Amino acid sequence: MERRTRVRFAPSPTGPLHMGGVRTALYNYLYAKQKGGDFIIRIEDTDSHRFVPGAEQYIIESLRWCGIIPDEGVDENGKVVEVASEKHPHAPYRQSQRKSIYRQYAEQLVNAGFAYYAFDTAEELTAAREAKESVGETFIYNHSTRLNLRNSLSLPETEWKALLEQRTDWTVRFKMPENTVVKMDDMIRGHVEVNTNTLDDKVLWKRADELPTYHLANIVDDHLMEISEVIRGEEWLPSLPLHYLLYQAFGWQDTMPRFAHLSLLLKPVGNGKLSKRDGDKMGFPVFPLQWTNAEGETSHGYREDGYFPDAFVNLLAMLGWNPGTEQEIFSMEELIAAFSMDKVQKAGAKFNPDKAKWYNKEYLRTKSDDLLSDAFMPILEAKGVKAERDYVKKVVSLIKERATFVADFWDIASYLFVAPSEYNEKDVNKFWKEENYSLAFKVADFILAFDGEFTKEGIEGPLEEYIRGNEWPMGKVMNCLRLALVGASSGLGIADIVTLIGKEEFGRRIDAIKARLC
RNA sequence: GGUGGGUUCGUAUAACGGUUAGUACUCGAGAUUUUCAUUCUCGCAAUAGGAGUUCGAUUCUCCUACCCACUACCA
Repeated sequence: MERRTRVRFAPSPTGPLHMGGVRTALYNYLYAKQKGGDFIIRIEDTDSHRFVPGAEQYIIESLRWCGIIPDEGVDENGKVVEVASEKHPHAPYRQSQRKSIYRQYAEQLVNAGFAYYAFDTAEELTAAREAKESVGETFIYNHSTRLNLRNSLSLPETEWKALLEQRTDWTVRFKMPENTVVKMDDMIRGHVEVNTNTLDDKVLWKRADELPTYHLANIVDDHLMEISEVIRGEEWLPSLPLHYLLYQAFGWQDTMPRFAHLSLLLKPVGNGKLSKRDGDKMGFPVFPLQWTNAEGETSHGYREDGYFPDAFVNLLAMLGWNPGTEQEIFSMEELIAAFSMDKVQKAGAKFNPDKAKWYNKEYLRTKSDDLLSDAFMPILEAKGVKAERDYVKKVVSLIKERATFVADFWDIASYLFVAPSEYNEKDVNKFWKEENYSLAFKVADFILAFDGEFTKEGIEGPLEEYIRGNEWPMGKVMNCLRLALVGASSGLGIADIVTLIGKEEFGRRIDAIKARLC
């Protein structure tokens, strides 16, 4: 029986989405789209204490920027769907708004003997933990300790029922079976086994805020939303046995999703997972979009730093997955076609900022001159430069393969808009000698007097013939002109520059350098 | 500490028992170019360590080391 592929990305709105989170969403999306299935977004906001305003919107906007568009859970306006409809049959997609449905499932588990009520206070549990730790042991809330704690298993029925009525701080805990080996399969890691003796009786539901914990909400919602594969971060692997057991306890093992646990993204140097700090320190973003936190601290975003979304998606996809071929550049469509779970790497991937830049550079040169001009125009305006769009387009077409970001354009090509204000000292020392610039001025006169077609193609040949014909040193002469035009011995070909800026401006720059350096 | 996961050039990865261990990024050298950039060519550089299985191990098993995650009424 073929089951429709339905996967979900289930972020917790506790802050901006990390690039590792975007990768998890991307792999979910690629998997779903390849199978012709659904990609669903669900907001897991069952921890009211860690809620961060704006985080939810940030997450959705980030995915949208990447071209990761959910089929279900978020509407066309980028809002999380709250009311069920044909397209979004499982609404609401925010767990805080699904509050009412979890309690019955928690109770179902208690009635069936898979869970129980616990009345221990936070202080009591902390004390129990510390007592164990002080003798070098680990406290585990499970079969070995639960009968000494305060719960519906250890207390007389009349007593715990009274407590259930009086107190508002009890929880429902899963009754972890004793000495049972849970056998699990992971699409990436293969077979995994864990003995339940090392696991504890996890809290499933909290009376205090009438909310489930992650484990309960997650299993219930995945079941209700008919999720076929759960693709999530490696940090969830340790709780996979609990999730298996929960599916069994509910009697849902036949429709239990398959699981894939993705390795984490690691910091570029040293040990540990990639964090906000690394980005700040090494000057690369760890977030898709810029984010300002409550304290007013702003973190860089790939979007604001000038990365193209398709480049970002591409580099993210290649971090922990490979196509098995030597192809490195993939569009979203190609990724969807090529993606496969068994090519996903088991080990964590160290993020390499250099490679990230390389990707952007590769994408930049494939972008149209129109698109790049659109991006460059505002920068020019900010520099106080007024330029015709057609002119900018011409410039962009000539310089785009020299840049990694659009923001590099100004540094690379400012001389095509404004005259150099200074002359690079090293280059001056190297080239600005009388025997060179005296010849360069003659070449300048030749250019000024040139009456053929004043285009790169028109003047390039005659210019070269003129210099070679006179047997003048091409490099030295050209670099003196370049010094005058660019201010340094770098940049486009002289023919490109003069035809771009025009004879008049060319003459002015020659006069300027004469005045300054002769 | 306990449990689980992981380990191929600096980095991302290929080679799913037999290759001179391949590719890309970075870095270095050279060529091309009127300079710079581009482009091209070449180069540097790895199977964590130790046992075992095998005619043969990067690949399978075990041990050690190291790294990561989890160990909350957080997700």
